[in-house]
Amino acid sequence: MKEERDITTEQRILKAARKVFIEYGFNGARMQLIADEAGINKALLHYYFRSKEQLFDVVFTDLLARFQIAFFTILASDKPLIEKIRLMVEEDIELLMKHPEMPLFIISEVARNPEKTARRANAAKISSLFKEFSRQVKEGIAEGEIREVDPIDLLMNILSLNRFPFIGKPMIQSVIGLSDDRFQKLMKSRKRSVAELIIGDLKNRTTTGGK
Amino acid sequence: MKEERDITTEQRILKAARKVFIEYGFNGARMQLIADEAGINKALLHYYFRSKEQLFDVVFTDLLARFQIAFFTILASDKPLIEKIRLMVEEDIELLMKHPEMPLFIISEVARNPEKTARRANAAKISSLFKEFSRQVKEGIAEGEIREVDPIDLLMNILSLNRFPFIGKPMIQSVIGLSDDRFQKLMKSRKRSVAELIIGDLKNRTTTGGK
DNA sequence: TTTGTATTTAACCAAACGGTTAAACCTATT
DNA sequence: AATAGGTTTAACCGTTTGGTTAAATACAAA
Repeated sequence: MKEERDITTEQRILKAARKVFIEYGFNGARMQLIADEAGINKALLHYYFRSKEQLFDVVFTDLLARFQIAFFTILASDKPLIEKIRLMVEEDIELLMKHPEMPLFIISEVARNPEKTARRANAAKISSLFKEFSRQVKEGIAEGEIREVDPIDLLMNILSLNRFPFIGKPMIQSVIGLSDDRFQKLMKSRKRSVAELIIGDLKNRTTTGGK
Repeated sequence: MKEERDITTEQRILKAARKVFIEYGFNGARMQLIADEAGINKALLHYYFRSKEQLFDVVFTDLLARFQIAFFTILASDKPLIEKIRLMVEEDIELLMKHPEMPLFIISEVARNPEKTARRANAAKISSLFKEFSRQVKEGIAEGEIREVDPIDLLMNILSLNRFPFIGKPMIQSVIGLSDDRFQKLMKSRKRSVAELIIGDLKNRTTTGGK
């Protein structure tokens, strides 16, 4: 008579925890605030989740799967390289526009405790997904479809252009002044322009200097 | 008989505080740890800096100037556009390679307290430096030197490609496995490749799809 | 040597924190 | 209506935290 009904309370707690952890980070978050946000008492919180760290783990593992593994799954899907890159940009930016605080939250918490992340995110799986992509890139190079490029370098360019704007948003807004509305429009237009920047670089780069 | 000699102690404190704040963030940092790191007692810490927040302010304002204002100063220097962009990439990455933890630290702390940042970093000045750059970009477009582009978009691309790799380093390392040595080499090669990516996009982009 | 001032310390404090306990409260089954 | 088990709460606990205090120490100027 428990398993079925308490979906409500447990999910209210998880939703509240997600909100508070994302806003304040693990160190800044307070169990009392999570309890308030969920409309319950602090002791009940510990009844459902034994400790702050355990609650955080549940919340974080879930978010990691939704935002990291989703990206790497597209990265290893069986689409043609160019189409795939366009998808990796457009779908990722689309998702991040709905959750602009996620990239900074995830990266901060991984940096706070890198050892745990490998276990939590099933790093072995992601690593193998990346190797699959890596193979596809080398294939594209061999066939002359794209220029010579290090797959890690390519991945970094895509992740950088997709995610930095959301990570640096508070910084950029407070320093050069940029309304939320303007930011939103900019991100929308970036879905196309970032894809073209990356693909253009792969298909027809002309050396602009040196060796 | 004070002003002259205590440079030693005060600077030892600042150095220790910098290290601890950067490693743990404001919320994770402990005054006791800063005191230990500086080789002094906690009370002496409060003798020199009345509160944790005040000490943090001194440390953070200084770092903000060194890493943000430096970048925006190059951005508004009186060099030709293309040469300037190359400099903005190469010098920024060069600096970040010596201080890889800085971008994530700065962005996290700005996000934690955006209101304060505007005052701290002299946002008005940076904003005017950016307007100067913005004017130069429009000039380059009018003269047909580069393609049509939103200056904010251009700035975001440069900042993204420069800084995200350092921000996402722990994430990427724990997820796809990437040694510090390999990372270092990658960043070194990016000084050239990122500049070419940006400049190539500005000088000869060919539309790869749609309208 | 004495005096005044800068420097350093150990001991202490109140508040906030994560976490526990034991009892009360529902509510469905018998 | 009695029972049993899931659910909720107020009160409490030990620790850690940022911060204070008052006294000791070093040392230059008188």
